[in-house]
Amino acid sequence: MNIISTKNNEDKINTITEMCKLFKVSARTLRFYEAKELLFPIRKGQHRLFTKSDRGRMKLIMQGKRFGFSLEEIRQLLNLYNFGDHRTRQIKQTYQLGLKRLSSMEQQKKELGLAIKDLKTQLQLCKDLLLKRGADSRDL
Amino acid sequence: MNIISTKNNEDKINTITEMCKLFKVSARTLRFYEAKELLFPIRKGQHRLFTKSDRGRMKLIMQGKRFGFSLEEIRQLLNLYNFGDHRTRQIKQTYQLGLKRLSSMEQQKKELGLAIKDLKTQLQLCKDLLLKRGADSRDL
DNA sequence: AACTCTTTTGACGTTTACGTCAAGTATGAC
DNA sequence: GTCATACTTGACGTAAACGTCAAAAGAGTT
Repeated sequence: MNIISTKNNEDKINTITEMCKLFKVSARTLRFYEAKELLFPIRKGQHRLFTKSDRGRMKLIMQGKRFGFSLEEIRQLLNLYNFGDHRTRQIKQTYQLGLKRLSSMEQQKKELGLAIKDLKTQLQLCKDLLLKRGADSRDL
Repeated sequence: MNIISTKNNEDKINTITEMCKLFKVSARTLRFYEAKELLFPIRKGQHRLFTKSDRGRMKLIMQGKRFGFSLEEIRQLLNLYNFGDHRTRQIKQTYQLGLKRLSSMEQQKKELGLAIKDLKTQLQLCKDLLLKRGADSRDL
């Protein structure tokens, strides 16, 4: 144990190719996100270096995309996780946005539950038909 | 009560503008979906008429889009709800696709639950900070 | 010094999912 | 008959989210 416990994991910085592997995206994508101000890698010379903050943001970006939010919507929310260094008024706005997004996500979860139920029913009907038509139940 | 109980709701056919209002989409969108073979309105002269089947399909299309599936993915699955008139082999394929989609949706629901939890935590932190900075709790 | 490897910027291409005209047809109201 | 209205096809445009390719620059290797 070192006194200056630079927890290697937290402080680690990544090159662009490391980030690509970490999040399974292309370098083009990472540069694109930087251009759109979703990421802020530091520069060493003219190379990008991605910090813990960027990793955190990328996690949220991927999550947001998965749930159907646009990059612009995601960008506005990323501040929720960096609010220390902003003016109070802006934090308030981001907070409100976060509330909206929360309710939208909860709504989506509900609908997803219903859709899953429907799909299950439909799959059962389909299965029945296939069996009646003489399909081998081991195939299904 | 009529003997030939044509349950008006089920058998109703809609013009394109009625469909637009029903699903809050543009006529262009409906024609586009037809071109992509997601809808199959019947033709009277050169006008389109949408039946119960099309309404059912539209419901599923909107649902699919909401959960981030592409139109092409949706198209392949729509057969699940029309399987009566297909060959057994194709039904099997659609069935398999349905199973995959089901698991993908269940996975998404799980992740959504986690993301919601995260977001709640983050919102709480944000709220705390705002209160500490002297915000009026009635604003939040 | 020459070479390789990584990364950079910049420009242009691509796909998806529509929007936006333009021009034509058909139907019912007046 | 003609006027408005609803609908059609077809062509072109657009925004988002990247992919692809070319040219150059820097750091390390032999």
